[in-house]
Amino acid sequence: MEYNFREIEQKWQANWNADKVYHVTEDESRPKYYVLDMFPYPSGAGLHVGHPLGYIASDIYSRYKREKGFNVLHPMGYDAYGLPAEQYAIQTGQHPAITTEQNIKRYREQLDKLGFSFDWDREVQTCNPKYYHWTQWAFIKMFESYYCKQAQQARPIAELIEVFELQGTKGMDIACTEELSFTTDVWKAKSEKEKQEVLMNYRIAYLGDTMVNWCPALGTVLANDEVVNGFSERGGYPVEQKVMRQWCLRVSAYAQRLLDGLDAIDWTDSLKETQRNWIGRSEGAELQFRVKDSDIEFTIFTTRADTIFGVTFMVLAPESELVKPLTKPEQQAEVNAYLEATKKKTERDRIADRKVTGVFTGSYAINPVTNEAIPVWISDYVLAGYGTGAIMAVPGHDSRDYAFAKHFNLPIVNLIEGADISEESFDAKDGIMINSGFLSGLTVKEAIKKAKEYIEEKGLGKVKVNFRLRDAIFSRQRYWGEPFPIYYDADGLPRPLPYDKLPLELPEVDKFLPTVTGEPPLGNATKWAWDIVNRQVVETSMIDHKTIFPLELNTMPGFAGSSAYYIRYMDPHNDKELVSEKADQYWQNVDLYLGGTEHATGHLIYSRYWNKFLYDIGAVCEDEPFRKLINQGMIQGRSNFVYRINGTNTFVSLNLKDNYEVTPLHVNVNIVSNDILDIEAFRNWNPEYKDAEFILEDGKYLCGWAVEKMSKSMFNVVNPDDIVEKYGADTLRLYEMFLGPLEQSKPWDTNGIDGVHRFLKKLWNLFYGETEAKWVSGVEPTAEELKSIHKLIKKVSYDIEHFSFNTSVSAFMICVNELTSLKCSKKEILEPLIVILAPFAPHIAEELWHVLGNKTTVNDAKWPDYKEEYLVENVVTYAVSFNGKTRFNLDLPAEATREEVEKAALSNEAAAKWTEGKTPKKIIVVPKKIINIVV
RNA sequence: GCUCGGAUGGUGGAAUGGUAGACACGAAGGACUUAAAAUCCUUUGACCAUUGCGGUUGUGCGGGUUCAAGUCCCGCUCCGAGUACCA
Repeated sequence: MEYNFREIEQKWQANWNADKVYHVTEDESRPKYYVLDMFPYPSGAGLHVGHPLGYIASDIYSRYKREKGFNVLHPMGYDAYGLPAEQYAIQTGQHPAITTEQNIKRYREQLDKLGFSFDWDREVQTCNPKYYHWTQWAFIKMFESYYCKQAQQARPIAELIEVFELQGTKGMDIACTEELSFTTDVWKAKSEKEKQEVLMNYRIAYLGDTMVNWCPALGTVLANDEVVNGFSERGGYPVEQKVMRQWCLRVSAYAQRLLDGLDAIDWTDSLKETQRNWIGRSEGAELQFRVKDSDIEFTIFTTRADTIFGVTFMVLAPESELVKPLTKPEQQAEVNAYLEATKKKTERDRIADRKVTGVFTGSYAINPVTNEAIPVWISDYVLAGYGTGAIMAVPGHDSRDYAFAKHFNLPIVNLIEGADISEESFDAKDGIMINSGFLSGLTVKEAIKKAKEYIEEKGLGKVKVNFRLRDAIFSRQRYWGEPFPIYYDADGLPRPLPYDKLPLELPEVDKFLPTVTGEPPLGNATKWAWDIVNRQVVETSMIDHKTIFPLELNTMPGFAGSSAYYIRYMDPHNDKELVSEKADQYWQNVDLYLGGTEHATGHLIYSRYWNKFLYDIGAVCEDEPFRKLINQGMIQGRSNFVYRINGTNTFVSLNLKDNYEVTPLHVNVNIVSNDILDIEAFRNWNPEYKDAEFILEDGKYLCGWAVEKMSKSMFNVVNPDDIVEKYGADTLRLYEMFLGPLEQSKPWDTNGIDGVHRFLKKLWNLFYGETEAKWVSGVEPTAEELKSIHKLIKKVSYDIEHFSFNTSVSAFMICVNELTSLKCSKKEILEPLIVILAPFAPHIAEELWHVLGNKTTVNDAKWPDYKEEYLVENVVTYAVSFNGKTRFNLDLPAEATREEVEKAALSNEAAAKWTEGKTPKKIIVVPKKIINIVV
């Protein structure tokens, strides 16, 4: 009987589905385990063979944990809001909801073929109102909260209002956009509108005028992590800087907690390091500088307070608010010209040509320590968004300041003994200070400390910790995203919708582009106003009415829906709350999270932030969302090439191509097998090649190959459906794991899949002969057979815990080869083999499990334990080496003592040759079966 | 520039400091077959020997620690990923 994988896989997929074998509920009698995959964005291209890699690994682990007795939550869903569907809608007029639904359907079909153990009853889609209800809910909660730095926690904004009524800002330490200080009386004297504006300074979700990454081609702003080298991540369009009033999330308030939290979670060091860099904590000081002949004062941030005696000029960012007041009339024209020029530069231009540019303001600042007057310049190497947007320049000890000073002929002072600053600055933080007044003679480290103390003592400034992490810009001028549950009242103040009126559903529009007046696409909606009396969405045309107000026209960004989806899986159908206390207490947080590294500074920061906020308001019981995280590597494409002789339609085989002038052309990898071109298929592939001629080697056309990104244009996309059709899902699953270590990127290469397919056939052949079943039960297994299977159980148990799935697959192959040559078809041996294979190849395992007479699903079988006693050998082979070089092998009974081993080693004939009659200096016998004799 | 990875046969890759190259692909030879496919067997790091045993060398380069180093330490070279005027 043959291994008919198509029949087996279809049968069991249908059965599992019908019996809902993967449905899970909270079960207090079993420990929980939560395995999560990063949910996909359903793109129009469908899945290629690289996408399921992580899903296969997580599925193996889920099934393994289940066999180990855990109640495993393993859900799947879709990150369904996003730019591609909207871009497609703009081009074709097709509603993004429709394309998204089609794409999801296609994804589901592809996923279903691979035999995953997802609990589809818990599926979430971020674009579903039942889901984004809770995205909007969390947003309002953030709008109604402030961050108390003393308590290191988010608190209700109502509490802040009470404090302001009682004591103003006195004694408060609140995360804010701008440091404010006022008394009770000042607060009380403010109008409602003014009070709201003050509160906006503190809200965790706030409207702020910020420098944003504006992408004109996409017509929207983008978050920092959505911009790569000055281009949009999606589409690759240029991005420029612009000030806009936008919704923001005060992620920066959580910077320290996001940093500290990393210590307690089990992520790779490199990923933690990436996040640490992104958060960018730096300890330094803020210093006040007075402007000469003026009452203006400004603040700068520095980590090198010790270099205060070497400050020879100051630099402002072009966008700094200080530019205007500090520019002297005689410099005005020059400054204006400079500002114009920098404004035109995109982010990319700034990076591309790092020329030193700048302009003098005409003003001088007074060094608070030396009282020297120093010129204030403007330059775009100072960033408005970091620190205070102004710096003190120390050209002797900062390479950027050095380049600037050299270019504009500004003085350079050396502050460190023996430093050579004639060619470049001395940036290192070591050496002995000179030319530095009271700091001279100290080491740099001592000087930093002393300078900070001095600054605080004299009231010149304060010690300050700065973070690179910025607040997240949360508005997008797009249609296909979550609407903000916000309307604007008569004063133009944003007001949240009542919680009981959520979700606020995305309105229909007739076109997806911005309006003629430049408003976001939601400006096209005819029904997009809020009636505060009847508490409902009404026609936009009714806005003139006193109680009817416009709704927010922006939508939320992609990361809004993906930030807390793992919580929703715990209780996906709850329409009363985000998650019930019971479900939250039971599932807690994600035990194992699998996904790509590309989310290191986006999703994985936002999610942690979002989760910490929810923790603060008591909505969830865990502070960190993902206990352990594994990044699966990317599967790249393996492209094939044919070589066309220039100006002809003749193609020459790989090893002969150097004799001709050729152009390499990508060829569809699906018509190439083991790098040998299927010539007929090639002729039919493209009409252009119908009459192609070939110069062959050994009667074959050999193609060249290269590793590239898997993409349509390289003709190297391999569809999992085709592999499943040809080899079956179990083969695909095993092969993807066999390809190499999970966390490593590697090219897909269909060559080699036969090996694992052959393994499954061999396994099948242990159960079935040519015509009938040949497995037997009730026959005592031999020691060899027991050793083979127990060795396997030990190896696979260890490997799964260490996510080393590739070596597990090898171990299965070895075991099946051994059993085949032992002609072992005994149930007692085969049954545990099936149980541990089930996570990897669930269909064939389920089939054989039932063949052996079991009635329940193999997933509920218990993971077998191995017994050491079967692994012990009667005879141990020692490798005897002299001075570390291996010379011969020695077979001894396993129970031989150390003395017996040594004696046997030395009495051997071969030993005499190497010891040359001398007494060995040392004999080392190690348990690894090595004897080393040192002569 | 900084941070983090990595470098092992023709290829993908195995090796708690203990006989390097498991397992698989590919290749070569053979069995079965009219033939092919499928299946099975043998060989397969390199070099030398080959009538048999065998020998030499070998994990990017140079040092070091150790009885013993692909593995640990120091110094390089190259490749990949992330990040970047962050004061």
